[in-house]
Amino acid sequence: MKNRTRYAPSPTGKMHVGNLRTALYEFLIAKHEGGVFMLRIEDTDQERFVEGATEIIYRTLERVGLKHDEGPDKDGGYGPYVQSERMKTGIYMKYAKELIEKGEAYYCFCDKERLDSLKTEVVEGKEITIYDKHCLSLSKEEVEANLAAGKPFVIRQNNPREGTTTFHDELYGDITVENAELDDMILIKSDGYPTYNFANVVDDHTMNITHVVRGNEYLSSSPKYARLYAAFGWEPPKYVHLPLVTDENHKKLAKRGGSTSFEDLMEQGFLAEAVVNFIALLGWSPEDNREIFTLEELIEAFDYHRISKSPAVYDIVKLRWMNGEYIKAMDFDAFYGMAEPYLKEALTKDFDLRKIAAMVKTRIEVFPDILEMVDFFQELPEYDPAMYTHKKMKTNAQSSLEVLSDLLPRLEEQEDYSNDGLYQTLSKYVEEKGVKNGYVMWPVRTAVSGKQTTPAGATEIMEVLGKEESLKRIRKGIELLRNAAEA
RNA sequence: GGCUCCAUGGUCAAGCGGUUAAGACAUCGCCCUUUCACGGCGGUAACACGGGUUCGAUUCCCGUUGGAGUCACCA
Repeated sequence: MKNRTRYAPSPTGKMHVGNLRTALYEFLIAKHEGGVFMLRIEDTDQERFVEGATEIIYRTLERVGLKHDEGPDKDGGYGPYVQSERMKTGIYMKYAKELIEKGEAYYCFCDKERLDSLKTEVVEGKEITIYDKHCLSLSKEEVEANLAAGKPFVIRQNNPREGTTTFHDELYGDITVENAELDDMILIKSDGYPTYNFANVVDDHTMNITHVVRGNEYLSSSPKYARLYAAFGWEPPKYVHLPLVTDENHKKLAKRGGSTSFEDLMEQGFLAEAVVNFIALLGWSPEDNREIFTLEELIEAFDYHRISKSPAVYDIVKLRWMNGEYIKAMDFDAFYGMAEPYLKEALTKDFDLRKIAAMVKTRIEVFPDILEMVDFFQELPEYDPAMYTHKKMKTNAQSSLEVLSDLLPRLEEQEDYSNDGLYQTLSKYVEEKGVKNGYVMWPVRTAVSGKQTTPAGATEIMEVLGKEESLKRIRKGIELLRNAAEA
């Protein structure tokens, strides 16, 4: 059978890069073998459900191209499987009762008070509860009576107290735990909804899922899943537990966290393709040293056996670098389409925006970088005349004043304000003086930009600025330098 | 605290008994076409510790330490 995987998120908030990576790996494992990828919304927790969270999941998966190819018919395509919908068919209750009949599960009528009395504080206010199987000893008649009386109940898994349970993970190998560690977890909640743990197993089995891919945080509850499969007599799927994606403090990413949500990244000017590429490499590496991959190329190269076992810190600095690589590789028109809003925001005067866009394309990492990079075109910023002093260029206030003063009349006379024309004028002066380029270029660029770093050279900037504005800025520079000299 | 997992530079990572221990980001330095930047070149920087096994361990085993995850009518 071809691989069948599913991404099974619960709609409880934003989708962060760790969530997305799980979805991506599920998708890749299926597609690498030409298999089937599904989407299943696990919305069995009515309290934590967040309005709009399901839409975020759809939008995100669509945006990055993780298209599911099976599910209930919807608008001529496939909708996702939704557990709250599936529940209406009674499927989860049916299987729970099957387990009760087998003696692998039982009704529990314990109320909150009794459960609270079972709590033990272990450390620093941390409490744990281990259910004492109290209701397992209820006779059939007592159970019937409670049910008939409409007493609220849950259904619990009946785990053995002795022996051990072993399950196999594709990455971590065999993991064995003492059965005494296994709590009788709840399968059906008192509101009639199945718990995640139970619905997940029932669905994965009935949907013929071959690879269960999920975060490492489920590793410790996996033995309970193994018992469930054994109780049903079902063959368990292959488990692929993924190493955690963590923040810079090495802590698990949270859905509420700041800069890790996919949609936030989009707003910050990242490209979806770059984000996908980046997270693919968080916990997985190809056989060669390649780092830049399209989704198609990932499908081709992805071998899940090469997934790492140790957690990965999500480093936004490297993501920024990768995004910059994607921007550099973009077709100019496509780039311009995305850059234009930022250019227009920063520059309201009449500039040749396409020319400026070309300057900036190879130098930004995310689109909003444009704002600060081009703002000086709009208006000359206040700057410290100390900027004219540059050790390597061998320039200082005095030399800069001299250069600018010498150049001013020539630039006033000059009609040709093209980059080439201006460059000729400046190099001629450089030649006359017998100095290095930088000796002249540095003060000129400083005067026309007022900035330490710019997206272009002095004459390119002047070409964009035009004669009038360029001269104005050079005169301003001369004035600043004179004042500084007097002070 | 119990249980489970993990352990190569600041970060992502290759390595799967014998290597000068790759590569990328970041950082630092040098070079360069119109200087800063962009680009090119180069440098600094790692096998957590202690025992085994072995002719030989980063690699295999055990322990220690460290980190993380988990212990709900949440997923």
